[in-house]
Amino acid sequence: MAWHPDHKQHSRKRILNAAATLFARKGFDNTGINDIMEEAGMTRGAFYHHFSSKRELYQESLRNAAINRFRQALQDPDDLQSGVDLKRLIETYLDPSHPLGIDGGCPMAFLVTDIAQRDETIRSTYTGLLQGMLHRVQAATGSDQQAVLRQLVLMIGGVAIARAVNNDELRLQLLDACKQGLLPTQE
Amino acid sequence: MAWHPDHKQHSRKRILNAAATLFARKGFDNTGINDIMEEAGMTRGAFYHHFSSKRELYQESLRNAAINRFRQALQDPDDLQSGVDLKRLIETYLDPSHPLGIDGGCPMAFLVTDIAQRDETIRSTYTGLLQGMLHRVQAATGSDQQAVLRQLVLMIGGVAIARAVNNDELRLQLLDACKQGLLPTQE
DNA sequence: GTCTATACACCGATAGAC
DNA sequence: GTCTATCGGTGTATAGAC
Repeated sequence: MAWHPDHKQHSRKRILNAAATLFARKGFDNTGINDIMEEAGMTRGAFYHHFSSKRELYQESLRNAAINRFRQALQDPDDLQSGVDLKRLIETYLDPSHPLGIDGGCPMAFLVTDIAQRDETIRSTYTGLLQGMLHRVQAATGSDQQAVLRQLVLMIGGVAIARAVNNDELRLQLLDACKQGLLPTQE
Repeated sequence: MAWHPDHKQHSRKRILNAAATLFARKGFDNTGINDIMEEAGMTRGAFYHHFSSKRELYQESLRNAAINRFRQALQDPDDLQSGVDLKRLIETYLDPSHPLGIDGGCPMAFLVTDIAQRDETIRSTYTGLLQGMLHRVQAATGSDQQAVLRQLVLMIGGVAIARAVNNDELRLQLLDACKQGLLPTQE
């Protein structure tokens, strides 16, 4: 056991990925440590050698998943030195597959309400992530702050509402409506 | 006991109001039947003579609170025969006091994420309420569907995100940005 | 219709063997 | 570092007295 010194790092990463998926799907309260560890291929007892509490995992998972999501959506994975491609971000983020959350979904949208109910530490993390996105998009596009904030609300809010909605047609119309408000007056 | 035949109706209403407040503040999972009944001035045991399950209460409370919120925001309570006042709706809904949720807050915004995680019945209720708002605003303004959907996302999504955010300044900027996107090019 | 008491299940966190 | 076992607390729902 522990053949590799970075075995623990791999386990930690597996837990973080499992947590991101399950938290996005079921939220904080309906996701047990048990579920997460099973999804990661371990048992309950091992958890506390990686994180000191479920709360800490939630916070770490939020930061990790949000950054991964936006990085992945912002730039082509095959062209890592390309800059911020806003059009690509919008279309990836508002793609009809996103609200279905097959592979997890952006926690900024999937967990808005969940996070609003948690303690100040978690909300600070969420706030910091939102500010990071705001500044990054602002620097890339040169738009004023109000315009970028509105864009972020259309993306995050659009996906959050589309996910709550039960009707395929309305969900697609919602996503299209948000896209139309974001892309510069499409042809 | 049971001096008035509508005593039960009054109790039911008290439970519904308490539920709306507590669900909005803490979500479904963190609100116990106990909490709700205490807030309503009764004890646990009496609950199941009014509702068959916590799930059913949630659904009833969602419908009730959403309709009250929007009705209250749409028309001046002192002028009940006035029609749909969209400007009033937007300003009331995006008022800085709304995300603070002192008196409960609109469940369409406060519980988006929460509802996305529940069963189809609840999501259908949410979907129906959203469609009702869509049609009502559309009929009142004559705007096309896409525009109204975008407006609803800016309102509901804006409040949801503003509530998660931990920073007073950013929260006000978020609400202002949404208002600016909704009101016809303010002076 | 409202109360008290309780059955039954679940989960976060810890202890200790290997 | 991962396992099994367990403690302690909580919450939904039901039973039965008044």
